[in-house]
Amino acid sequence: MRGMTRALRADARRNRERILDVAAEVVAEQGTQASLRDIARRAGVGMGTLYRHFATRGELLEALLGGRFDRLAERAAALRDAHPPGEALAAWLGEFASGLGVYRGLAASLVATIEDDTTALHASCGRMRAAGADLLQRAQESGDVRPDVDETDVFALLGAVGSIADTAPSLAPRRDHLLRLVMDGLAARR
Amino acid sequence: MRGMTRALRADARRNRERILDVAAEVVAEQGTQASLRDIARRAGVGMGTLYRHFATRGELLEALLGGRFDRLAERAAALRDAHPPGEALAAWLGEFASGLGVYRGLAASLVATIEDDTTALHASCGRMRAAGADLLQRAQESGDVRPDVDETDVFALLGAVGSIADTAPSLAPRRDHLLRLVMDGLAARR
DNA sequence: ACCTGAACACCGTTCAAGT
DNA sequence: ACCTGAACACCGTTCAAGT
Repeated sequence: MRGMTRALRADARRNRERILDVAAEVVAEQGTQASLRDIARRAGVGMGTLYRHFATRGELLEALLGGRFDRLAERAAALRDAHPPGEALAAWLGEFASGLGVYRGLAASLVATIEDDTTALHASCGRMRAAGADLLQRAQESGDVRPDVDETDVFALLGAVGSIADTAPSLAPRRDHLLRLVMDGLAARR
Repeated sequence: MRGMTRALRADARRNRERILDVAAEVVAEQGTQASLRDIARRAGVGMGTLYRHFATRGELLEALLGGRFDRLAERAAALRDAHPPGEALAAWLGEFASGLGVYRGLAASLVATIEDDTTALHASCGRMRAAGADLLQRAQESGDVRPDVDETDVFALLGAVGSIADTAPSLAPRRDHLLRLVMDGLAARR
């Protein structure tokens, strides 16, 4: 569905792209809670223009990140065909977790996404999650992962741990260690 | 040294207590990110008065929660004497985790506390953490908990998982389940 | 010694007026 | 069809002026 955007007047299209370019910069600096006012200001457009193109902060993030989600979904399929179930899941979760680190606040934004299933961000990231759910199910059938967890558990846990470094930057160095602990908790006892 | 407060003029003491009473209410409603302006307003004091008594949001939270932390520290000692190491730790972590739920945003506020070791909240919650660290060490010596985790890992993980329900309220029902998964990840393989 | 509340510099969101 | 920017209702923080 990505790319199925309605035709825009030339000036509108330019504004939209300008906003996205600037937003990528500002979100990289300030995180997903970046000031929308600041984005509009630096893009040289009025607040109304920003709101016309992206009615919510979520829509803006979706435009910024949707492609990345789609790529992660594709990666899941590739890993599934190339590795045994347990390894495929572990590898994918690793890539997912490192994706959480691209913007400050992103992990929390994604966890918040679980809430209302109406947003663009929810849909976009739901497709990625579905791909992860597939890997999870296979890893459970092969006995690598305990059977009493579902995809939401895994998503929530990685999201929570991924956001630790955002609330306490000094914990950033142990991020991978913490993720490992969580993933060990998901492993089946045998 | 809780309780070692300098003598205050009678009106100042009354204001301080009034602010604390109202803050407890407002934080219960809005969480740890509650509007300080709202607290001052509802307490019937000027903004300057609030700031004079509590220079930062952290100081206000400390006044609100310090007693609770102290009690949790005492509980650690009691549990240590009454149970084998693994059980004592598990029980204490359970109480700690449910304490994280008393105010919305509290878990995140505590994790943020790790950062600057100058705040009152840091000190206060450090005493509680030290008590937990004692239980952790014993549980590691008894072979119940894997040796490659420290108290900060445990604190960060519980804090992260404890804050999930704040970012995504719909996940509240699985909070205990998620905590169980994390604690299983801390258990030693045997 | 303590208190008040206006002032300042920010937000997000909406909407009348313009092209 | 699209854009602008002022208006509104909020913040946190500071500080001159008062008692």
